[in-house]
Amino acid sequence: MTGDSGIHDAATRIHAAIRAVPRGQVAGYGEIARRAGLPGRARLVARLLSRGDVQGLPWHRVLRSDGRIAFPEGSVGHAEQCARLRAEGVVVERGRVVGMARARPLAESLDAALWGPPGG
DNA sequence: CTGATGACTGATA
DNA sequence: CTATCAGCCATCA
Repeated sequence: MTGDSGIHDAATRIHAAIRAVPRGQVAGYGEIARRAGLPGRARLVARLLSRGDVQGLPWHRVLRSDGRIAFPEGSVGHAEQCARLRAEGVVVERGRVVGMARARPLAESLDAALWGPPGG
């Protein structure tokens, strides 16, 4: 397939990944990028949303890795996303979405990794 | 090509 | 918890 790119454009995959998020559910930029098959392209996802190339996209379901809204508090986008999330039954506290789990950080010290968890 | 910017992420202090 | 630094990727001047 020469004319056809064989694989859809990254934007299309990201677009599908965002649309794949069910109502009342949220996902992170890295999560969307990963689902789209583009690990490490979290910034690309954010860039697409900022462009607004596509309509009907549940961009409000896309949050940062911390589960926080990408927009700064007090911004129009922040209020918009917060309102849309609450409209879907999502709980938002202090600009942060409740129910958003995050990966655990690595051992800050080698000793901690060697000694492992206490009591074990 | 170089430098700066951004709806990002993870680690460190 | 907040603040700061470094890394990575894509686009624009």
